[in-house]
Amino acid sequence: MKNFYITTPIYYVNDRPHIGHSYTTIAADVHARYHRLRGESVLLCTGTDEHGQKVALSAEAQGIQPQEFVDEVAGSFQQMWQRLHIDYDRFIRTTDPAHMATVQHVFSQLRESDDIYLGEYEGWYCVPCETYLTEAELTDGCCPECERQVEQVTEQAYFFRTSAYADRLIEHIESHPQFIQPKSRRNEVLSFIKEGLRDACVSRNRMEWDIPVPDDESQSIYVWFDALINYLSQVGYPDELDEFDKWWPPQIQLLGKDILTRFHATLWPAMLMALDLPIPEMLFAHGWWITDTGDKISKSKGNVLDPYEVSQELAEISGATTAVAVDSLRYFLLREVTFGLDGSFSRQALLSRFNADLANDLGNLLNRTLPLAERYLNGVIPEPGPGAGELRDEIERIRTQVEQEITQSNFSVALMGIWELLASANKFLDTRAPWTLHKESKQVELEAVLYDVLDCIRVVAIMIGPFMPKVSDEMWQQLGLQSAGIEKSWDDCCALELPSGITVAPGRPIFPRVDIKRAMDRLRADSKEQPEPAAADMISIDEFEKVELCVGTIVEAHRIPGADKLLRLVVDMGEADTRQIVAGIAQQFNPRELLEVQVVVVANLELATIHGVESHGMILAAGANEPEALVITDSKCPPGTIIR
RNA sequence: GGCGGAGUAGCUCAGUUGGUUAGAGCGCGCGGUUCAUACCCGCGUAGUCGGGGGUUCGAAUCCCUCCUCCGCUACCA
Repeated sequence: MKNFYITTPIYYVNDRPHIGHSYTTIAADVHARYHRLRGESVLLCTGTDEHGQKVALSAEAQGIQPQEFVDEVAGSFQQMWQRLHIDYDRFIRTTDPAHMATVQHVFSQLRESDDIYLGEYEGWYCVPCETYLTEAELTDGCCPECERQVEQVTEQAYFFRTSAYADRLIEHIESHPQFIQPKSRRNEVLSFIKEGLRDACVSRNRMEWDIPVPDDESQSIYVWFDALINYLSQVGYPDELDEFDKWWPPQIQLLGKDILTRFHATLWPAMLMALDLPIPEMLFAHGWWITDTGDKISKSKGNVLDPYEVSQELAEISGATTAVAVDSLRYFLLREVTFGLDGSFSRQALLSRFNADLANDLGNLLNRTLPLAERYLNGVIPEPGPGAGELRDEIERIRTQVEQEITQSNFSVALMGIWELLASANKFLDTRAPWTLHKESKQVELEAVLYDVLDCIRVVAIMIGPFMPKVSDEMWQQLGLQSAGIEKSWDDCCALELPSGITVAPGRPIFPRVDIKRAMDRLRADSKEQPEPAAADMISIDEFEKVELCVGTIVEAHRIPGADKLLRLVVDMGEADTRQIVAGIAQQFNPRELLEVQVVVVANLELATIHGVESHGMILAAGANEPEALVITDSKCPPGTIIR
């Protein structure tokens, strides 16, 4: 039996499950269900990424323990997947002891093989200038500013030798055209690698809520290193070798385009090369959903969509069951947009697909055929008879197409194919007009025609199963196949496999048609009743207060060798030590004229390293692109004065 | 700044290695039908294939150039 192993990324628990996570996971579920229908042994893995300082801080903000916090969020992901009919096999959490052991094992092993080494983050330090310098910045081994001797600093961290694998990565990507999909992403990755890879720093100063580096209590393992290894620990690496050998490597790893280049397409395969393990067969990076006004859907914009809420809203508007509405959303997400490209989400588009594709084409076909069977055949599926099988070629053609397209993750094209088959069935019914045959008492022909259409609906029910599992079940039920105990199998996607003698069981329309105009009016009215507090671009006073602005006095200003736009400023902010800040103002301002100037500093901006120099803040300047004027105080203030 | 992708009917998009009148779905218009969820079936509508130039017997498809949008990347913190 063939084995099929597919993964989604594990989702960071700092966020609630939204449409982006759901999109990836639904797509993975489609693959998994398809392969199960083919009788293969399938492993679909997903999970949550639960380490990192952000998690600890979020927990603290809610006044609960980190463990309590991650349990809660991991639970909300599991609940969402259940609600969206996602039939995953394993749900891994990076706080699982087994996973943590695997991460430490891998770390130790790579350290032993010298793929991970202890290095210095900054390299060189000029004491008088208080500056960290990289090898490339030194002039004759001395500080480029003061030309004095520099010292090597011993701020240690662990590095993974990504750079050592650059050539092998390029070779692998070029010789495996299927490895990175879609093709445009593959080009991006190649050019990224060819520009030169830097070794990845895979440890951080020890934090409580992290995995410690083995035998080094001062360091924690970097969350990305931790997270990527989930794909290995899911399948029992390194201890359960039988299990591991059964599944490794994954056939498909699905992910969003944002985490392809730096992590899944470089660090990850390089780690596997270092471990001497086979590389996954395919990484597929899909696009993002944006709103119909073109905005990215994000937490900060407050336009995050909860897919279950959207489904419930659709259920309410249409009168469909929640299960059918969920499947309709699944259909929409995979049909509306080419997998790999960005797509825009709107209620209008969802309702339009619901009516045009689901209610009119699919639902109506079922709903016109079953009553015919009841009326003319007493609801009993007849023998195919000699005239039956007229849709055989069409079924055969579509089946082949759908198989190819699903394998290539071309879900929208696969669905278009199934809808071609539906159109053929609708047309066939019209052309052969069983109601006329009945009037003319052509019973044999009548039975053949109805048999063919019912048979075709059966095939469609199987083929949409991966996309809309509950709708598929409902169709199976109405065809009477459920009660007859017939199992669905992809192999039965061919003509004349419908067993005769079964009694059909028509139900209420699965997809009740929506009056889109009225529905949209209602939705608009609803959204007026509870006015969204904010035009998406506005922020609250609370959000503003997160930004810490202070007065700072520039006490030193230096050019940075090799960087013609940057100045390295040393700023007195009334703190025990001065701060080093990098600013992109070298083309507008001379270092000398900046001395003693009091500027506005964003004090709580996270650390950034620009051109190899650390920057502990940002100074404010006017000008959208180029800095035109510095924001300064109009009279002398003590350094560190709060601005608000 | 560098690299890459895209600009095709009102809307969303297909268009393989250049080859006869440029396609689909939705929408819209007309007709048919009545088994069905005002559905289904048929017919039709429209596009100087981003602008300009070039190669060719022939280009949406190849080359050059310009414009617009997007992605990645970089000395925008």
